[in-house]
Amino acid sequence: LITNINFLKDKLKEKGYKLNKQRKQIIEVINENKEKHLSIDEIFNYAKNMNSDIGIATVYRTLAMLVEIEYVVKMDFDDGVSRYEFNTNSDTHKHHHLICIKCGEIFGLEEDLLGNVEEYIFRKEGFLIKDHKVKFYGYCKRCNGSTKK
Amino acid sequence: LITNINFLKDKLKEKGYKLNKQRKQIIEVINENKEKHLSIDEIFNYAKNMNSDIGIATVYRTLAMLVEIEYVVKMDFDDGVSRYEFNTNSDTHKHHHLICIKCGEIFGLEEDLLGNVEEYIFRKEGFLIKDHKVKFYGYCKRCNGSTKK
DNA sequence: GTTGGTGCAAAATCTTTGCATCTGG
DNA sequence: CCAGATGCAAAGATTTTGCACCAAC
Repeated sequence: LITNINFLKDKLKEKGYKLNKQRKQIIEVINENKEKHLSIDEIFNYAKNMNSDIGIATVYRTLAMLVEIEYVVKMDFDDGVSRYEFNTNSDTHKHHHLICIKCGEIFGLEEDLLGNVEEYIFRKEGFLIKDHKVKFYGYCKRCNGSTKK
Repeated sequence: LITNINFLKDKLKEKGYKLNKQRKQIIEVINENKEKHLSIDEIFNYAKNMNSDIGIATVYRTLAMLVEIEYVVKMDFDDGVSRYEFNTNSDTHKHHHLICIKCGEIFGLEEDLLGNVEEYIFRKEGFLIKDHKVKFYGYCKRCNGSTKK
């Protein structure tokens, strides 16, 4: 958390951005919900409950900024709104999501499994991969019934 | 193409859907732009140029239907609109996209590279994968300069 | 004929923007 | 101070919906 704040302050200074009450609150909401994928509206409501002095336009603008400095990642789960997720680590990029097509739950996967695939693509296609966004659709442990095998 | 039309007619009959002029035109647009990722508005304009007798609401409704019968796949490329792509083959699912972060071009990749990864995820997490959507971000052959290595 | 589909326009969402005011550095 | 940020409300953009009429099957 201390690391987060310092990282943020450096990044903001670098870009000439300021850190005020609203931005601190939005960042706090994101930090306290690292495992979730909050929408703008959800972030707005969380922040509003902490302090009514914030407008939704500020949330849109702040999230665009946090995407730019790579503090968060913008995601799309086909539910009509953009969702945002704390960027766990941009070097060992691992935006993998397992989406259950029965219960709808979204599970994060904290491993980078695609190193080999990305090397293969570079060798075969000459395309140099820097990041990826991966969504796997299927049945979660609870919904596919088979805890065995 | 013949195969397509028969597949479609079967699927539609199965669901009780009808095949009319507007739907035929939309399907034609999709078939003739298999390598592209058209937005609703683009599909609407292509179809309108073939026959002015179509409304954009019909395009929205028809694409929702084509997603349902898995004739097309809905994609999101962070440009504010949903885009649709012909579903090359749902068994050997291969919705891989290489997105160049310099020139913006989107390349399709027609291989399924994730079989091993998906097996691994099932063994480790018990999550049974049926499909995936994968976007790789990086520099394309032209933009990374290195045709060698 | 029935059932589902269409175009249109209105409505609902989601997101962006203009502007007067405020505030962090 | 002054550049950047805010809240608000208006505007934009995308998508959905109600309804009277039309057309596949």
